Amino acid sequence: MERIEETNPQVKQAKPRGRPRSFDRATALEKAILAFWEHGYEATSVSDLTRVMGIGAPSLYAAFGDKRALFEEVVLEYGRRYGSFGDRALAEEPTARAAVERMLREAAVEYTAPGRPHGCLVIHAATNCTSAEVEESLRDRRNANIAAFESRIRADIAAGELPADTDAAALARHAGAMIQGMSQQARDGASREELEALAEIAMAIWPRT
Amino acid sequence: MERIEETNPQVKQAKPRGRPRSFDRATALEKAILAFWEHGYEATSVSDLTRVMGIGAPSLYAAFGDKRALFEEVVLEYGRRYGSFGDRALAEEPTARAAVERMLREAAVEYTAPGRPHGCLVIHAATNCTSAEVEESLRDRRNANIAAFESRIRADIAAGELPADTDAAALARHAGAMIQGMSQQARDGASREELEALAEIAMAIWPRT
DNA sequence: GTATTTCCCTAGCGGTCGCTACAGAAAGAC
DNA sequence: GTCTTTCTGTAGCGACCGCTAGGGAAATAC
Repeated sequence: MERIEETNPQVKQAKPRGRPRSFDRATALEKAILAFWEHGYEATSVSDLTRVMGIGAPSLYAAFGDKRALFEEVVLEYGRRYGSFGDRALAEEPTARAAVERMLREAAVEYTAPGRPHGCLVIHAATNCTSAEVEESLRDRRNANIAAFESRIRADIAAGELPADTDAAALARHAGAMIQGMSQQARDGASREELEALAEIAMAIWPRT
Repeated sequence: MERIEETNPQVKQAKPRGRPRSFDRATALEKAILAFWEHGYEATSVSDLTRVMGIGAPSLYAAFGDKRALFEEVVLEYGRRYGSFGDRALAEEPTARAAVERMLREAAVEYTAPGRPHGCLVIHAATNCTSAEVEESLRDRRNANIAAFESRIRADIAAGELPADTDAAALARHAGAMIQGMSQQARDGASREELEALAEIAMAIWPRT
């Protein structure tokens, strides 16, 4: 764990005792993100990982634990570097409607960004797994996102921003289904423009205020 | 291949020469469908298959070819037994809108039917595969479905059933994204009622006629 | 310098993968 | 009955899986 004293000049440059690591851990992790993102947990073998990360298997195990622990760290870092646009939209937009609209529009861009795998790692990387726990951890993450949509919508209903008879659960589930459908479409070859058109017409289901 | 003479009594009961197969091929295929449906192509091993099908590996290979050929046959038979509700809706309903509405409503039932895996095999069984061809065959199938929606919508536009400025491609892609999103939701634990509410509000995007 | 700590590389562990050789069993043909 | 054909069960192939023991390499501590 990083310590607060890190900013203290006395301890700042405290080099560890033994032979230093010969690779950059963050760079290797980024390569692992891309590999898991593209092929999923099960279909990415440890030898695939060592090849794209440019390190040997013992280095991987020393730096990241086992394959499972590396994947968990990959999911966390993916959430920080690529998967945070939804949370940001929810936090920054004034209404649930604006947040979902922005999220869907940004998803069209994010899910088809050139130079990296299409679609969302959280949606696709842990399907068809031998390990049920890995599947479950990402499923929990997806369902937590929908729950976040729902509570945001309920807040808007309470504030009079949405009609009192709005079905918050169905509206939240619709946003989740759209995100997941868009991610699948991106994987299946849909372009950014096609996903943007999709996001636009999908917003028609929101009740008029 | 089945011959037309099958109905001819002379050839009808032409038993094959050697030792007869000791299991029912259709029953074994049905078990394979359920296994692939639940766990996907890659995560279903041949020993999983032989166990649930109740036969030995050599019998499986003699009757179905290899794992890949068995999966292709599974996909075809799945389409006949479980995945045909969309085609039926497209063929039987008078308008594209009615067809999509019926398809989404039936998907809510089909994707959460008790006693069998949730969601759609075509959408989920070939993700995260080592073999790119297997992934591609199901992706082609998904994209062909969306193309079928689109041509049905175009026909309705030509017939004046839908406004002339309707974006057929976006509307078709929306139907595909909804089906795929609903399938994912079903896998993630959504109930039939929740998916039905989803299907209902999703139809609000269709232009007023 | 020597001692200690940590990392990297080679090699290989036990296990599972998809698949099959081979011999015996069960049917029809004669 | 014998011969031929086809299916079934055992047993195991080579390849890959995730993972690690063990020895040498590279840094700091003294």
